[in-house]
Amino acid sequence: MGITKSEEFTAQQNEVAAIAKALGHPARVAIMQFLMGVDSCICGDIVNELPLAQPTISQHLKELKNAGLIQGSVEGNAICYCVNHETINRFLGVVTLFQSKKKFKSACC
Amino acid sequence: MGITKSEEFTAQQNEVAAIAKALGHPARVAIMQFLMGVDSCICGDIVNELPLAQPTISQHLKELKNAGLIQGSVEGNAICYCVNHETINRFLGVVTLFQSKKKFKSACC
DNA sequence: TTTCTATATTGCAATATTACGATATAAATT
DNA sequence: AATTTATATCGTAATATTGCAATATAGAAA
Repeated sequence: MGITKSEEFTAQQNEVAAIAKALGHPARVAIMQFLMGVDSCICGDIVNELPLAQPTISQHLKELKNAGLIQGSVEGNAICYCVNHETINRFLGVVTLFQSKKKFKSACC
Repeated sequence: MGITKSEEFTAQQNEVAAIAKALGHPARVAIMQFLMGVDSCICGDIVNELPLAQPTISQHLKELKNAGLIQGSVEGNAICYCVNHETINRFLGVVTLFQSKKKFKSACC
């Protein structure tokens, strides 16, 4: 079908999946790393940094924004993007728990 | 096109994206949480836990395995899956860095 | 060896994603 | 006002994902 049965899962599972999905493209990982590295939250320099056309970058930024991973603010005729720490923290919190709390290894693995 | 320009990005960016992509579906988040919760690395109980058909679960497990997030071992005629901690650690390491190390907030956000 | 149980694979329809040229929008500059 | 600069949106082709019925595989039990 190509359609996810979202309603069958919890809100947290859907949110974590949405964030992970947004990070599930190397260009978007590169954008996050770029935003981390620059001192001010530089805007369209991302387009110059990445090997993709401007509309493609714009689309990737939109997806990161929809997932709550970044936010943008208008600066003159440019737009300034930066990382949204709360979202990343929430995501890290859940993924960290994937490290099971078992003290002993299971029999099989 | 629907095809990602992987060769334009670093191996690390591609690996992180692949792991994130594997976590980018609520069913696969649910599987990871289930594996974390059970004491032994229970196998096909996942099929009973999740609201999806057996072939669909099998496909999701395959994707988690391909991304290195879980591993399976044969136990009689069943298969026992469990979490691969190294992969999760590697992923957490990179995503944690998305929390920029800036001491001061930028002007715009 | 037939049957049962557990899991994987195949095939396919519905839908989503990726990439980008063309074009729109909107503020800054001339 | 016309032009430049920065970003977003639209439209579309190529490809990927999701879900499952049907079927295959393989070990266990009868």
